Amino acid sequence: MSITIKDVARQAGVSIATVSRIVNGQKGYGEKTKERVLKTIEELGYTPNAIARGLVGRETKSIGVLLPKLSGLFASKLLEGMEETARNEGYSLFVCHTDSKEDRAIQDLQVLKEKQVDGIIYASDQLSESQGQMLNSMVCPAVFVSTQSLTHPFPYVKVDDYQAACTGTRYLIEKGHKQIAFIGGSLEDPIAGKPRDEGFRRTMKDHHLKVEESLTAYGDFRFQSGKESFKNILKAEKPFTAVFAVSDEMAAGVLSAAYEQGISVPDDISVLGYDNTMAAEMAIPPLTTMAQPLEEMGQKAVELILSLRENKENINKNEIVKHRLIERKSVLERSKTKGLFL
Amino acid sequence: MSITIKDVARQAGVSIATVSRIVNGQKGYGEKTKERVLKTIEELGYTPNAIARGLVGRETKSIGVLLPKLSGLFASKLLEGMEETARNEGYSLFVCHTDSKEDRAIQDLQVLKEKQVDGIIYASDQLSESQGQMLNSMVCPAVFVSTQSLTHPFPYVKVDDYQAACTGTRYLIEKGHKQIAFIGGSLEDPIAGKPRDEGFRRTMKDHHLKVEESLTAYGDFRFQSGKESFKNILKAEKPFTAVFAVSDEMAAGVLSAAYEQGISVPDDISVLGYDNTMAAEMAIPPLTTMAQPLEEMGQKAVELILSLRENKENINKNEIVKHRLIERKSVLERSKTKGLFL
DNA sequence: TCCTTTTACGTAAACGTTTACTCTTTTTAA
DNA sequence: TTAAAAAGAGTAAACGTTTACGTAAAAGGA
Repeated sequence: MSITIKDVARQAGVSIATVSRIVNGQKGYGEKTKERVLKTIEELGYTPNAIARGLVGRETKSIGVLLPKLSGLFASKLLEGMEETARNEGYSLFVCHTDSKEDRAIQDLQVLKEKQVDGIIYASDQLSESQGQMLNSMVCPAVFVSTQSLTHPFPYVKVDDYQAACTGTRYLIEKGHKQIAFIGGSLEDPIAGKPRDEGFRRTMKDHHLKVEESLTAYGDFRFQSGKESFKNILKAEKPFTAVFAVSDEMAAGVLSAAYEQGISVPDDISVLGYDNTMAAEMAIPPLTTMAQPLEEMGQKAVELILSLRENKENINKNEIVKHRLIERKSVLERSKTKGLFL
Repeated sequence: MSITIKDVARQAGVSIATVSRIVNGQKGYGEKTKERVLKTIEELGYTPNAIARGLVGRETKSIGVLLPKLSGLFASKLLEGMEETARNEGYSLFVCHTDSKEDRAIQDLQVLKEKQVDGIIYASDQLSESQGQMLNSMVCPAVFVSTQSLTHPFPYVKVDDYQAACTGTRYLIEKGHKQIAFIGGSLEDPIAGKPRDEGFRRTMKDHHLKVEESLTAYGDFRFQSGKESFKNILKAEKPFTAVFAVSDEMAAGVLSAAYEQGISVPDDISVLGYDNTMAAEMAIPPLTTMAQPLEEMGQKAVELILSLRENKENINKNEIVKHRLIERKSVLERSKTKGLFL
């Protein structure tokens, strides 16, 4: 069907080896030959076949990405960072939506293995035991982004969630808040759930503040769960002046629930988010939030993959990226907010 | 390095042809041989090499997707629909972020061609002349989703934007609104920009309503442009009671600008969005919006690709999917809204 | 000048599959 | 029983590259 290197070779009256060398910018041919071949390539509209290349060269210039959720601002921002870097390095991205389902992820890993990807990026989800085993059995490097695994020590790039939660909580406290509600991720999640909870509790304790259990709730980082969590917190009718939700989507959920109940943010209560996705920008009021540098993380993840491909020796390639508090409009000083159930 | 079909064959004492047949579920071997080979495969942990398969079978089970923007709810919802269907059919997705840049898209197309994808999905952006030529020169089928091209008639799946804009406008009019502001996409965009504008104007005219030009503005479908467009509209100080923004992100932008100006939605003005992404759900108030069935569109797009691969003959494969108005809280009847500058 | 090195190529093997042909052996049908 | 058909298996070519190796001619050095 399509034009191959053989066609070019025949047409230009040279061997395929010469064409190959010219195409790949190696040396071993004269200037005139080069021009003739290049012209033939142009005329015939020859495009090298990356599949054939991949077979002999044993690299495919493609990277597999596993994401629990594709829709959602978190994933897309991460993905954008990866795409940009991958593209610049000549790589393409296979993106897979695991939906946090064990079997889907396994299937994805299997497919990526068959497709001989040069690396795998496992993003923002917990790794199960069997997934870890699959990852280990792969010949290509794997890295985590915005997650990690205690049992399977692949390199990761993430923020220090514990510290970030501390920073966020401290920020609220410094603004004068003492009665703070908390909406976390699942405590069963040892990576993104537990540490943020611990950071929150630790910081409260360090400031001799009590965390009222009925002011805590745990969701799945998504909008709806934030909304419901906040409604539950409201039911307790315990006094509070601020709420820390550990994802912007959940924070948007509290904004939404608050709006339904006629509670004003930030006049009645302050709300602090986490992630700094577009949800934070678009929210009303715009969310003050603990930023994760998601594009940068995506970028670092593919850079990490690439560097692992070169130096097989790679102890301690982990990257802790810096979190940063972005002030917008959803948090006010204690003195300026009314509070609820006081 | 890794285990190949040869290793399996040798170990099991059969030829590679037999292993191949067994792996691919063809026939031509005995039950006992099959079991022995399967056991060997298990023991050795053999995984077929899709690259080699792709070379001989001339299909790669992968599809390239070109999106102007990865971050953003629109793209991610579309992508989720595609991924689901692709996965079920055994395909993987290469996703590319063109950023609406001519050269990036060309580069992407080139790479996808080299990687021998089985199909290309071009999403939600205008096709340039040279991109169209590249698409034509590809051996694999290409389809549009949420866009189309007048000069390059590839099959597409999209809503009828003109009709959808009509429906949206009519909805507002039926609610009693007469002075309606409009925030459209670029009029230079003959696919997603112009038709919505025309639908709006036509419907206004059909109802003997005047469109006040200073109440119209044109953005790029993104949040910021919606925000700025609305601020410009405000500057005109012309009376209006509702605004129709042709993307949820832009509608969220008007919500945001309105909030900043102390304008209440929906008490002062009604706002109608377009797309029905999560932005509409999360907005405050939740947006009434013209829904595009994005997952379904993603699904249809890959189905279309797949069907094009079988029947080479494919006249009129276009799919117009149904738009639908989703009522939430951002539009009120005229009698219940105060309006601005009256 | 002659020998050595470099340059400019061509040949052919390899990469891991699938598949069209073979060739036996077994089963089926008459 | 026997011819025909089916089943079970192997051989080898092909897919489109890259690359190690070989070789002849050109260039360089003394």
